[in-house]
Amino acid sequence: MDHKLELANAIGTQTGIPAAELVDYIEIPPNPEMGDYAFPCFRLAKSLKKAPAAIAAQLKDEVQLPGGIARVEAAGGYLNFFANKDEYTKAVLDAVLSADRYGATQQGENKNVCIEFSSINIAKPVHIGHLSSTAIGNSLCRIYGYLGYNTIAINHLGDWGTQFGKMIVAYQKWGSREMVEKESVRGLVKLYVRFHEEAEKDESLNDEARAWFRKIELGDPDALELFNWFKEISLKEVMQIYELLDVHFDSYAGESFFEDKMKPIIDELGAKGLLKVDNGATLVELEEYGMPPCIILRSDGATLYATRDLAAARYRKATYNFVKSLYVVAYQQNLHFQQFFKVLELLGDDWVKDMEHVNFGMVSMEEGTLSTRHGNVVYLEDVLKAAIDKTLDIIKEKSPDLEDKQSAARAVGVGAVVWGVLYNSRIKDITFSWGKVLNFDGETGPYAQYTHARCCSVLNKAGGYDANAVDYSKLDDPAVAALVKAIAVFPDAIQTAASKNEPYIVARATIDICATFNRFYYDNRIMDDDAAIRNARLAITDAARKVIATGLYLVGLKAPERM
RNA sequence: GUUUCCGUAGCUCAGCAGGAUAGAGCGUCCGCCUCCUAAGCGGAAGGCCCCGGGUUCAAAUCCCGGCGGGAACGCCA
Repeated sequence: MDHKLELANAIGTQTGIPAAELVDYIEIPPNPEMGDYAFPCFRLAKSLKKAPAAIAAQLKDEVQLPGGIARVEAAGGYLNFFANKDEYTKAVLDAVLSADRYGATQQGENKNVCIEFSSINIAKPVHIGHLSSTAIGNSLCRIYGYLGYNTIAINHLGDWGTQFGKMIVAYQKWGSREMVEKESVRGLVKLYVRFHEEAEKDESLNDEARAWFRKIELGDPDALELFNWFKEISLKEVMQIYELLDVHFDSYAGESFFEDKMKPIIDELGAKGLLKVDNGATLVELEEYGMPPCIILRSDGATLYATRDLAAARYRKATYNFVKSLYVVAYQQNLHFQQFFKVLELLGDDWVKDMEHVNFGMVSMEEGTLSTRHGNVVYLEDVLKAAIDKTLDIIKEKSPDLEDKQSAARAVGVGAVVWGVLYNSRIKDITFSWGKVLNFDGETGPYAQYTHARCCSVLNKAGGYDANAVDYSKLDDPAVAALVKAIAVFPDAIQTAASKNEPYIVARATIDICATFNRFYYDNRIMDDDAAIRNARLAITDAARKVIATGLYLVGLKAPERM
């Protein structure tokens, strides 16, 4: 299917240049009319002491075409090769139709990849700002899983800190069991906001909060009961969202889990002479690496974020022996990760090279920064619900006879929202707008899902086809060539997406298949009267269906058969 | 101030281990359902690829310097 190496060999024998060097030069022309492969002769001009166009013209006559390549043309300094279309189409479609999971590999067999993502804060609402990490992390889990890796999805819960002391104080003063049970996390947030309002007037509340958190740390039964209850409520609520998103975790080991695991690494830092006390704080100096110091202990002796991350990294290495450990966390924390990775390096943990901060841009509102305190937030749950409601309306209008409208609406509504954060490179900032998340036209999740459903619909109506008797010469439409190419490139997209940790590459490769399929669909009646033509068109429709379903899966979307 | 990321069509973004006329969606305008899902398809308009140098046969892509914007920068996470 891939002729690059054979072409490199053929050119190599003519020019005397090693094929290994030439193979990287071979490219795919921007326009299919130019051919399927192109070799730019410019680079050979110097060593061969000839003009590029002359080299191309000469090679055109001399080069021995490998099997599967039908002809060659010289165009300026380019040598353009044309594959034998029928053979190429057959090779690509056979690969899809015969494979269980097209594009899947075993390259990750017996290798563990840790992926930390979502990492929600207990007792705080899950808002749209949490979607990026959750969606990107989930997609990466699926992509690595598809490549054979064993993935460990880690939700590094924010479940520790004086904030819980504050919650307890607020709950005892202004809350009630009924209120919290009824209003759940939103009730807790109200209490939290109230606490900050009151604390502005009355400083002593902060002392009370610290005292209560101290009780949690010491294992006081009353304090622990409330703490665990708040945690339970929060988790219960967030689970519903994860259920909707079809996201699952292997570990919820968060901050509280590492509370008793930091001492050894602090001791080791001290023993290796990396610690320094400055203004009361204990830190690792990183000036010679162009970074501010990494604080390990506050002046009051308390541990910090970095301390916990160090302990967590060690724990994960020991527990999972990962070949890769990813942190899907916003780019605001770039410096933190650079610092904490550097500290591990200084400790001699050479596996730090396998760790990567998979950063992404920030979400803001049209009115400005997201802020729970100022009420400038949009709850993720509300966004998902709105998208589902809108989808349901569309389904009622367009597919009134669809049996299970609810589940289709869930798949498509959620898909539209998730797709929104996975269609561009991670680093881009996002300004939330209802108009945008509720747009289902164009390059969107619903578009991909719609195309998939369309394929399913045709295939269902056809009732089947004979995959072993496909006459590929019947597929002579120009749209077919584009579709076949889009399908052929899909496995490369998965590889690139994994190597860059960029789900959008899969999303876009999927859209390319959808767009070319829809063009094909309009140019050709699949259910043609001619049995051979019909069979071939059904085969390519089925291939498109399979790959689109895979693409949707890899970015975390469902692929309903009807919508 | 220092570090870092970003700057491509009105808007949102692809393209950037250099290569052939710079692409897509949204929005705008025009057209297409007696036929397999119109959440679709076709067409039009719309670009000093932020600016200036440099490297190269070739720069949106690499390097340097500006300008503009985001983010981070010692006891939050």
